[in-house]
Amino acid sequence: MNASGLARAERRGLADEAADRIRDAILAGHFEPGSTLREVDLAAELGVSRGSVREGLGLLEREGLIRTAWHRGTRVLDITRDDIQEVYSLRAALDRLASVTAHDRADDDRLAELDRLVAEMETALDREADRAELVALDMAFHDAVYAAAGNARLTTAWHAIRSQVHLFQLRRVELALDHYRKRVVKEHRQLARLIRSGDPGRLADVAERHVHSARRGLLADRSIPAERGAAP
Amino acid sequence: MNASGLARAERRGLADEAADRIRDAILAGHFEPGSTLREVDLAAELGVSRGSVREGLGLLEREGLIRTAWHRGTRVLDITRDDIQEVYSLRAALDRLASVTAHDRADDDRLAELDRLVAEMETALDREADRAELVALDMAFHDAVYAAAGNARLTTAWHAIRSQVHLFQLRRVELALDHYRKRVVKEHRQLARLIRSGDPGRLADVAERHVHSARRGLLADRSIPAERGAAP
DNA sequence: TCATGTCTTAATGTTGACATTAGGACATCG
DNA sequence: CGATGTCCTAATGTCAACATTAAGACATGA
Repeated sequence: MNASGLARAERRGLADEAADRIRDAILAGHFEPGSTLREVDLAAELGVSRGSVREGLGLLEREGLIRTAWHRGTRVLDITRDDIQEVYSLRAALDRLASVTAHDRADDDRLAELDRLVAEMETALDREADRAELVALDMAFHDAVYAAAGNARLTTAWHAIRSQVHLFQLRRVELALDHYRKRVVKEHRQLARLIRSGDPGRLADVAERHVHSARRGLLADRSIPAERGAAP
Repeated sequence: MNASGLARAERRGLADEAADRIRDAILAGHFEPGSTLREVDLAAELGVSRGSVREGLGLLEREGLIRTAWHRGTRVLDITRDDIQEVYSLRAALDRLASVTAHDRADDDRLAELDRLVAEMETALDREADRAELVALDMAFHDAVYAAAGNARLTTAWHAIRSQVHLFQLRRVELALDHYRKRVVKEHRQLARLIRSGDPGRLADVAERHVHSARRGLLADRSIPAERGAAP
């Protein structure tokens, strides 16, 4: 944003558009974890050329949602216990920095946005919103924390695992909805309060614990394999 | 690495090759910070097609070394004080996690590699190695720490700022070589020792301070502008 | 003289054709 | 019968032509 408060106009290319569609399809469960994505099929379905699809897949690879190997195609990330450990360890470190930085630098608008999202979570809970919506709000809250921190590199690092976290959280909520419903509002409200006016040391601890609790919830699922299985 | 200790054979495409060449050229100072990169020129010089160059530039954009805007070309990152704050804040958080994880999980080979690199720094200092070589060793040490941590996502996050750190460190050493020479071996030796056998809390602190001291050294340079100047 | 609209152009965005490759099917040999 | 070598094919990797665009040069008018 510049001095007059206007955000710079941004036009996007077909590659970004393609990436958005494919990401949504993956998160909606349209592609199984571990399944392969064929460029030519995607290009036909999206109505764009393979070049654009290819560039879009490059973006999704940055997000860690897919993996590409030389002349061997691209596959959707399949969830293993190691993946969970890696992603949530990194996320804890990033959330810690984001929370503390937001505490230092956030203005009133940003802080109000956090409160607003917590309130929206509450109403969503009351009207028995579906899982996808709850998780979307959860993600939106953390997006807002990163936005409040105002560190572009930090936000980029978050984006590099954001889609994976989204995928994992969907799985987690699917497995233990009641447990999640009981904690989600309380934990985020505590975070919002500490970011607004709390002890930085305690905030850092709570931010890390928030992530570790999510990780534990997911690792409790015994159906997630420890290693990458060779899918035929 | 798999059970038999063999790393999987990996073939690279022209895009990776092009990215390597362009990155080297930028770090060698062949392209001024803020200057524009024309795809067609790069393609001609490298002897590959624009498609490959374009894909390579996409990789460099992940590394934060260049920025691309829709139909407005790509430019080499120009250093501002804000950039330094952002990169080193994030780096402190990542190094903290990497050091502590390496302390938990590193095997003897990884630890020996750290000691070897510190020793190599000493000899480089003795024979008055040039700035580029000293910085390259510095980077190699931290690469080794990340490798020892063994978290692929963490390493990816490091790679997303690695080239920028490299660029910044070159600038820093250029400005205060003596000061750098005096500290580099001592600080890295301390890090290596704490990673091998130290108190995790203290290790985390030292890892963060190591980064903050680098940041301060760079911010001491008054010639770095606070904001992005509009280059003609 | 300055603001506004039009035109030009040099660059990027996009595309479909062509080249190369990984991995399996099959045949061959020990 | 198992191991090895050869071919085939479906996919990705690469390329060069074409379409679109951003931004400046220029002309026009108040």
